[in-house]
Amino acid sequence: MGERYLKSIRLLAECMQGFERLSGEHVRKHGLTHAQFDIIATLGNTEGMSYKELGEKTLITKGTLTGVIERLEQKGLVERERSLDDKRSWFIRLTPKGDRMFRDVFPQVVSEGSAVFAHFTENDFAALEQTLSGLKQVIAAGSDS
Amino acid sequence: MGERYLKSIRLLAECMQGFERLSGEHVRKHGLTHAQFDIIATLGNTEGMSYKELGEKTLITKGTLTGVIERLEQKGLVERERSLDDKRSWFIRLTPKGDRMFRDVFPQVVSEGSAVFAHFTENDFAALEQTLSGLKQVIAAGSDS
DNA sequence: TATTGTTATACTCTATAACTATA
DNA sequence: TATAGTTATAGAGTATAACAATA
Repeated sequence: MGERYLKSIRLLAECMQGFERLSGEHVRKHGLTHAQFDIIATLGNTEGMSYKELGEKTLITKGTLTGVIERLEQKGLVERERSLDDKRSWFIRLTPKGDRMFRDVFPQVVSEGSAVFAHFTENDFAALEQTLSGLKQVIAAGSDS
Repeated sequence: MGERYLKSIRLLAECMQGFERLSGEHVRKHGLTHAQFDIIATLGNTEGMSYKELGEKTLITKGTLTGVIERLEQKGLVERERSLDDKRSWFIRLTPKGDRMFRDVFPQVVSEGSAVFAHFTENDFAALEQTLSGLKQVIAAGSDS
């Protein structure tokens, strides 16, 4: 049965894999794991958020999250504060050191990316974004069913 | 600094994340981990290959690969045979049971995907493939530097 | 009763490096 | 000397389930 879309999925996977190969080196150089970088990147440029929200955004389950946040806290990269509204909940945010890490590592990963896209034209970007937006929407629609 | 391409990367990541969310459930239902499914999927529809080749295709390092293959062998899903050409090397291939697993799990993941792409037209697919192919090439080019 | 986060368990993946057996 | 795979180590992520505190 000619699975017409399989080629697209394989391409998508290969693109992400290529990008992870490219960025992973920088992330590890700073002593971060993939999960830890996920958290740093998710917290970057925000006021902070709860475990629940972090878990939803990163797909890391709550039990795992406790450990990941703990290690980031030990490194002095994040800090926690009890929520005033709901005393069961915490607010996790980057410390100044965590913010520096975010601004250090992210642009490095990003500048590798920049080189990769150096000869993309404005039209190329527009086309890519439109295509991926459409793809994202059909995938999100599939998740509901 | 307007990182023009960041939006594309974020979209790409969100697409893959959405797809993994969709497929991960089926993979786990069959008692496989992500890494194990990677191996099964890579060996599916092939004559088999060496650890070296498997490692290159899946990005799993050789030390890890020994363990992953071992667990798949214990489950009776893959079998190993010494290469005749090079006695240091092995050929790993799916067993009949492994092949059934491949044909069971893959189509399930895939049919979820099918639903997702149900209303894609031939032109949509062509556009998506062309865009992703271009993206893959620039990323691969970036890896060389 | 339901939800937020913690703890405990058991397993798997991961990077790394030293090792063996072949080449 | 170099390469294919193994073994050992230490750390980290994962699913799951029972639990405490709060809602």
